[in-house]
Amino acid sequence: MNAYEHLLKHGIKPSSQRIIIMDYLLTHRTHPTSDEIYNALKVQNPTLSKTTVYNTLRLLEEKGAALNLSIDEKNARYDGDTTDHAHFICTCCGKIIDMGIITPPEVSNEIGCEIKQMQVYIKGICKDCKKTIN
Amino acid sequence: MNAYEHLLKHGIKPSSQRIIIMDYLLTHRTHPTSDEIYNALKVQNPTLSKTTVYNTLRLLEEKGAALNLSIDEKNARYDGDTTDHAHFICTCCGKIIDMGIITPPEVSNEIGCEIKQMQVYIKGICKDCKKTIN
DNA sequence: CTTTGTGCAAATTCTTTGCACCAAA
DNA sequence: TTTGGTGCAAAGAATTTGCACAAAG
Repeated sequence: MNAYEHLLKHGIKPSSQRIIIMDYLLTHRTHPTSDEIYNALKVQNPTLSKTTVYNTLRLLEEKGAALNLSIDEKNARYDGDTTDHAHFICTCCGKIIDMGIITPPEVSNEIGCEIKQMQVYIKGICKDCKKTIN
Repeated sequence: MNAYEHLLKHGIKPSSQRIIIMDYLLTHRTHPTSDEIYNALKVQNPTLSKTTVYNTLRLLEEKGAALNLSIDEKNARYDGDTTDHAHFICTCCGKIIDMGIITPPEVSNEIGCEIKQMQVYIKGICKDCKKTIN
């Protein structure tokens, strides 16, 4: 599915800016920050503003078209892949890696909260950094 | 275990500032922000500085004496309870609630990362907010 | 003494806001 | 012509940094 259809599916009016941002997320599974998205897109779209990037990312998150990851404490990161998966961050190099979920966590929700979304964040050292250290 | 012993156990030199901050985290299971900790403590400790709060919280995190939660995208939140549990945040009122983990998530780590820590963040609507809405 | 910790102020960074202009329905 | 989207500049908020002084061993 392309970015245009993806937006429509989530009830988002597809402006040209929204399309290129959604497209960027769908084609770059790098968990980019708003700044990375902005810098990458402004090359071909010099009039694009950072405000629009922020506005759009918030909209995508609200409508469920993208995931806002808070695993990196410095910046918000976005993921166009909204299927169930965990995220690993290397505390050494900062790289974020997708990990499949074999068994989802089961939590005790005695208090009766309505659960909308669950995210699994994993911290550790990636293979590359482990090699470098040793 | 008191704050002093808790610091020693994690290899942290217990200055008076570190003790009161650690003590605050052990006695207030409210997942406070650095600002909340600073404001609460400066009443009895007027010379305490925010820099020291930030320095200390980073140290506690690095040494494993406290958990840095990034579930709230606006501020870092800290938890003196480092035992395995999940965190629920109400997207309506912002309240953070502890949830016990019945079954921890199992992830596929084909790439061979060294996992140090795993956090489960849950977003949704708490019981109180559900009542208010309906 | 020498090292480590603290605290003030300034700087930095990420994000949001106010507002004017533009575009689509 | 009314509504919603975009973009600039300014504001705001959280955190970090530089540096001098204080404390501890």
